[in-house]
Amino acid sequence: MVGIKDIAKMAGVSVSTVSNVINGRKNVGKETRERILQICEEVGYQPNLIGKSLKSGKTNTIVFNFSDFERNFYLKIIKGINDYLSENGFDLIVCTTSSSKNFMRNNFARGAIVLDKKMDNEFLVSVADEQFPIVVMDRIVNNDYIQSVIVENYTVMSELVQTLINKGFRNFGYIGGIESSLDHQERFQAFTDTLKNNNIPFQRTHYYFGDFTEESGYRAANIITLSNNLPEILVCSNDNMAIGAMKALKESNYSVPGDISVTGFDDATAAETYELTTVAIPRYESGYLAAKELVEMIQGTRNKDIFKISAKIKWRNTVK
Amino acid sequence: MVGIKDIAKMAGVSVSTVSNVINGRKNVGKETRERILQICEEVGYQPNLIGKSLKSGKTNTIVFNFSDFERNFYLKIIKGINDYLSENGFDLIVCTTSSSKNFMRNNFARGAIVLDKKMDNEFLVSVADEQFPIVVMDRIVNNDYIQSVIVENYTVMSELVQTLINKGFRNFGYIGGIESSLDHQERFQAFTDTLKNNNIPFQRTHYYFGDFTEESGYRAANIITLSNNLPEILVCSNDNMAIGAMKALKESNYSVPGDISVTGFDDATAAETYELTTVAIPRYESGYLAAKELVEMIQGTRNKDIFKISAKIKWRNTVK
DNA sequence: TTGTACGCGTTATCAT
DNA sequence: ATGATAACGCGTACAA
Repeated sequence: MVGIKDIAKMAGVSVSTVSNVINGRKNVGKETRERILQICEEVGYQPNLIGKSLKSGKTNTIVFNFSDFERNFYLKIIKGINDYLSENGFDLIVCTTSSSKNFMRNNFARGAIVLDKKMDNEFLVSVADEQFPIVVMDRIVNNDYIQSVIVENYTVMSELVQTLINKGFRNFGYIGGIESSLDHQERFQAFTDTLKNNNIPFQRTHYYFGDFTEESGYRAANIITLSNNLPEILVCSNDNMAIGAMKALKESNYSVPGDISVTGFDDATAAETYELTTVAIPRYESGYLAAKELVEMIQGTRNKDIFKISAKIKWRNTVK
Repeated sequence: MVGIKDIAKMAGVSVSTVSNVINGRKNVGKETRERILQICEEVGYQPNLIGKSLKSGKTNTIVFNFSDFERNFYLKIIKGINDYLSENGFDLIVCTTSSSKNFMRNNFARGAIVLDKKMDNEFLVSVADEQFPIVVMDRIVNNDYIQSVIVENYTVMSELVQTLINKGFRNFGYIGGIESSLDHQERFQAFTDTLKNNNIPFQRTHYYFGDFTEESGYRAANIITLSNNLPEILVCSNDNMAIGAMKALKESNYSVPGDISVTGFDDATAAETYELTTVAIPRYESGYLAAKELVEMIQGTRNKDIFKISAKIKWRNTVK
C-alpha cells in the first residue's frame, strides 16, 4: 500500500532520492538518508516486487508446484526449498497446478520447481527457457533448461535386498506400486536384478499388485495368506502398502517378523510407530538441493547431470 | 511468454481485436474470432495476470500464509482453501512468512488467509483494508477487515470431560500445551470449568506443563509415574503429548487404559495407530470455510461474527 | 538532489 | 469490424 512515492512525500524529497537510499547508493546526504530510513521503518515500507521487476525485467521469485495433499512429507520438501531460497535472497511461492500455470507464464517468476505429475512435460518444455529454468523432481525431462532431481532408488534397494540375502532369506515376495511410476520401476528392477545376481529365483506368483495405498497392501497380504505359500520375506514398494500388509497379516494371526518379515520404502511417519524396516529418503534435503540446483541454473553455473538423492536403510524390527 | 501482442502478430490483426475476442465482446467478425481462438489454443495462451491487474487494479489472487512445516494437517487446510478458491475462480499462492509480507503489500493479491502466528497483529492491521480483507485462523484480531476462523475447543472439551465424569472418572490429570496459545487456554478452561460444574476437585499438582511436543508429554508422564499419585485419567491438550505420555507409561509398565486412561486432542495421523481417544478437528473444512469467509468479504457480504469450527470426539481404546 | 522517461501486458477510447 | 494509442502503477536510471 505505501510506496516509494508516499515515503518521498513524507520525507519531503523526491522519489529518486528515496530510491537511491533504498538501494544503498552513496549519492545521498547522511541526514536525508537517515530520515528516509527512519520513515521506511516506521511505516513498514517494503519494495513492490512488481514495480521492481517491471523495470529490471528480473525478479527473485521462485514457484514451487505440487498438488498431492495426501503426502505429508511434501511439507518437508517445501521446508527444504524455503530454507535454501530464503538463505539466498529468493522469495518462494507455492502453487497448485492450475494457478502454477498462470504464475509460470507471467514473467514475474524467475524459475520453478515442479513436483506435480499433472504438470505435463509438454507444458514444461514450452515455458522452460534461459530466463526461466525449471527443476523437476522425481522425473526426467530432456531439455537444456530443465534439470532433474530424483531419488536414487536403485542403489539402496539393491543394498537392502543384498543384505537380506546375506541374512539368509531366499523366498521373497514383492508388493509393487503403480506400474507407471518411476519410483516403482526402479525399486522393482533393483529387486529382481539383485536376486538374479545372486542366482535366486523369483517366482512371478510372488509378485502382488498394489498402487502405493495402504488398502492395496492390505488386500495383497490377504491374498498371500490365502495362498498357503507364504514367502519368508515381503518386500514392499512403499511404507503404506507394507503397513497395510502387516495389518492383514496380524488379522490372520501371522506374526511379523516371526512368521514373515516385511520391509517398506519411504520412512513415512507411521513407519516408526510400526517399527517397520524401511528406506529413509531425505525429503528436506531433496527440497534444499532442488532449490540449490535451480539457483545455480539461474546464475548460469549449470550442471547438466541428473541430480541423484541417495537414501538410507533404516533397520527396525520387522525383519528377522 | 506468449502475450496478446504475439497472438495479434500471428493472426495478422491488432491487439485490440485479440483483446476483444478474449473478453468475449461481440464486435468482432465470426471468422476473425475463430482464427484468433484457434491460435490461442495452439500456443497455449494464458492472460498475464499482472498486465490485467495493472489496468483493472483488481486481481483474483489470494495469499495463504503459514510457516510451521511440522504440522502435517496444514496440508489438509491448504487443500480446503485450494478447493474452495479454485471452485470460485480465484488463484491461490501459498507463502511462508517473509515472502508473504512482500506479496501482501503488492497490490497483486486480493486478500489473505493467515495461519502463521509470527505474522503479528500489528502488521495485519496495517495491511487489512476494504480492498484487502484478511481471514486469520486460530486467533482473534479486532478489525473491520479481519475475520477470524477458530476451532471451537471449549464446547467439545466440555463434552469430553463431562462424558468422562459420567463414565465414573473422578481423579483427573492434565498435560497442558504452550500457555500463551489460545487453543490450550480454551481447552484447559473447559476442562476446569466442567470439573467445577460437577463439584469435582482438581488438584493443581495434577497439572503438568507441556509445549505440545511429544517429548514434553513423555517427560510429563515420567514425572507422573514417579509421583506415586497416578490419576485415573490423563487429559492432554493435544495428541503429540498424549502419545509421548503413553510411551513413557508403557516403559514404566503401566497399561493404558488398564492402569490409566489417556485422551488427546487433534486426531493427528498417529492417533489412529495408537488407538487414542481424541478430538477430531475438521482441518479440510476449516480451510474451505476460511476461504469462503474471505471470498464473502471480498464480495462485500461481510459476516461480522467470529466463525467457529466445531470438532468431534473420537472414542477409541485408551479410555476404560 | 531532482525531474522524468521508461518498461511491462492488457484494456478502454476513439478513429477509421 | 478493426486499428492506433493512451493509460494503469511502481520503481529505476539518467540527464539536469
